[in-house]
Amino acid sequence: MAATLKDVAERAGVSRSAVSRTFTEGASVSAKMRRKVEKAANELGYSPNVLASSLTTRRTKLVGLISNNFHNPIFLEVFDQFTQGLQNRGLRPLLVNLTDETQPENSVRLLRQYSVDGVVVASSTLSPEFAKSFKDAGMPVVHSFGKRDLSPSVHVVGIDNVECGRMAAQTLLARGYKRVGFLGGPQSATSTQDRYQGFATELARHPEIDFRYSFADNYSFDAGRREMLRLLKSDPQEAYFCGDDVLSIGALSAIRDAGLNVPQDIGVIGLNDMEMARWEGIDLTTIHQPIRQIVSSSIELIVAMLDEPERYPESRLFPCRIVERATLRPLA
Amino acid sequence: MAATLKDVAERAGVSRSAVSRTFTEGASVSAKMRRKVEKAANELGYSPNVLASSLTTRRTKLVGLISNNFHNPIFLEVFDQFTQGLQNRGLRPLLVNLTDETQPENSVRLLRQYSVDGVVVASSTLSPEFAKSFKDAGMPVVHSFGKRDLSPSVHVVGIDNVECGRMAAQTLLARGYKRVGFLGGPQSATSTQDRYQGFATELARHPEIDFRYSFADNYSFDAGRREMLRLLKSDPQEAYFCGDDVLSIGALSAIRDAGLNVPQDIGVIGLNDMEMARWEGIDLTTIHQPIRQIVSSSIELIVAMLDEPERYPESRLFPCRIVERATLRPLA
DNA sequence: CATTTTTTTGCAACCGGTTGCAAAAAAAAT
DNA sequence: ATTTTTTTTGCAACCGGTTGCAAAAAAATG
Repeated sequence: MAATLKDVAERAGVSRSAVSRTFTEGASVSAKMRRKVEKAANELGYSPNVLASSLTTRRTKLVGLISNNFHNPIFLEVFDQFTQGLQNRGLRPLLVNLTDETQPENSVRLLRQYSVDGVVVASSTLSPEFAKSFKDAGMPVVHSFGKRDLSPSVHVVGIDNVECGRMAAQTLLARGYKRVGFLGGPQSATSTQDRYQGFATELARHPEIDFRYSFADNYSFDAGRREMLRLLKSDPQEAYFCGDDVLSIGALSAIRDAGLNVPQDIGVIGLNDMEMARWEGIDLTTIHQPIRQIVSSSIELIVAMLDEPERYPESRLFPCRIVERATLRPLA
Repeated sequence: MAATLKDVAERAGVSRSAVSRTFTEGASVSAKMRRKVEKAANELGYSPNVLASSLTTRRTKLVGLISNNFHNPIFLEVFDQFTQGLQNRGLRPLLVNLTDETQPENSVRLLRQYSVDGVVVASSTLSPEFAKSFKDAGMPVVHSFGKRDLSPSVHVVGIDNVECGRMAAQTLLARGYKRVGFLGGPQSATSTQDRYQGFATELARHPEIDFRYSFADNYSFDAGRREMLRLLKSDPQEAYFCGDDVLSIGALSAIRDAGLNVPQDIGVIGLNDMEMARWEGIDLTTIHQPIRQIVSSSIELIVAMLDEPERYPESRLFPCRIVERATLRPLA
């Protein structure tokens, strides 16, 4: 069907290597030869088969993009950034949807079968060990939105969730809340664990504060709403740090539904600063997670590892900041 | 690095073809041979290289998934469905983000270089010609969410947007609205054009109705909000059919911000019935688009085309239905 | 112009698989 | 036990490219 190297070579009356060289960056070809070959190639509509060449070059320019977050709108932004960023560097994302699968074996085998050049694990809920298993199988890995780790076994790019928890606690304390709650994401998620830990640790320094916590089933509107409805049944706290923005929005919905006012009756602070947080009618006070930086840094890392596979694993953590909107009462 | 066919063959003391055959469905291998080979393969952690085999089998099991909708939350659902559906059939999605690129040339070349087995164009804004160019390059194509076409040149799976426009008009008329508006998506999108056409055609049968229309820049919250703010400045209509749900939600935000009530002062009807439409605080009356069916039907089609590339192009249109919520006044 | 150096080109082997074909082995029939 | 039929196996060529090496051509040098 499609024209091959051989077709072009015959048409141009040159050797196959000559054709190959014209399409290889930095190979030795004379101007005359290049003209001849390009002419023939154009006439035949030839473009080289990346997969065939990958056999010898050992580069497929494929990057596995693994995620299990197909229900949190923030991840549409993440996918957008990743796909664009990878494309801009000539890499192609091979998307793997991990929904309800937490074991890496299948994905590892799959991505090996396609000899991907690298793997990006984009998830705040998967464990470091999950990411590690790609490394063990010999693939460069970056874990984006992964767990903070002082000496990580694979590259981690993200935020310090413990620190974010601490920030949330301080923010609530500064606003004079005495009875506060943590409405976390799924308890098994590393991000939930870290945020909880930071939040709880900071509050432990203030024994006068009444602190409660509970967890939603997953990072979703419904889960947040459901959990908040439950909390509202029995004397809720004055303010909640919710697992993330979408959870916060669900919680807000429950609060307002119950006829209560935000922030007068209950305060809410989220995490992520997704686009929706800015929407009128939501106007969520939240902790901004620098998605763009995390993604572009992840891409830089994976690209760097293509040339230097044994690069020493580093942890790149980006600072977060409070974005003050309308769901917490103002500073005293 | 990774074990190859040859390694396994040597270890098992058999020919390379024997190894290949044990990993090929339906090939002739004795039980004894299979055992020997599988033992060696396990010991070496061998799994066959799909890309190498694709050279001879002409199957990469890669499917190009092309989209330009990375800002509309509904597409996260779409990607979720597509990736899962493809995976379940042993196919891998190679994601192409078309943001601000409307010419197919690059994507065509790219997907040819990777010899994808098929292409899914998932977009309601791209033209039929766009999808067609993949067919012309010899790849099986399905255009999901594409334009209705009685004799399409490529397979189209989606809804009848003209009919939806008509439904929206009838719904507004039935509720006694006399002054209605169309707040469309980007004017260049085929979905916008069709929805407008159906809406306008139906209204043309009722000359007593005052009908206005305008368009937002894209399918997004901000664009909907911006356009509605503009409309509110000068005597708005009683009800609007908005291009889609996310546009509707933006419009609602503007309306409520202006101190007006929905549906008392202004009614809104959307299209899609995305998850968010159900959220308390939004509770959007809308036209349900059956995403799951569209996606799974698209996948079935692309799979069917793998075996039958010249399959006669068909148009699969799924019926939509009104989902009555709280943003239109009740039936008279 | 002959000689040396540099650049360009083609040959042939290889990347990791598959497959048609014929030989070898096993099973069935006599 | 032979012969015939069927199944299993290996050989070798091929899929669409790349690349080391040496020969050929071109350019530089004397």
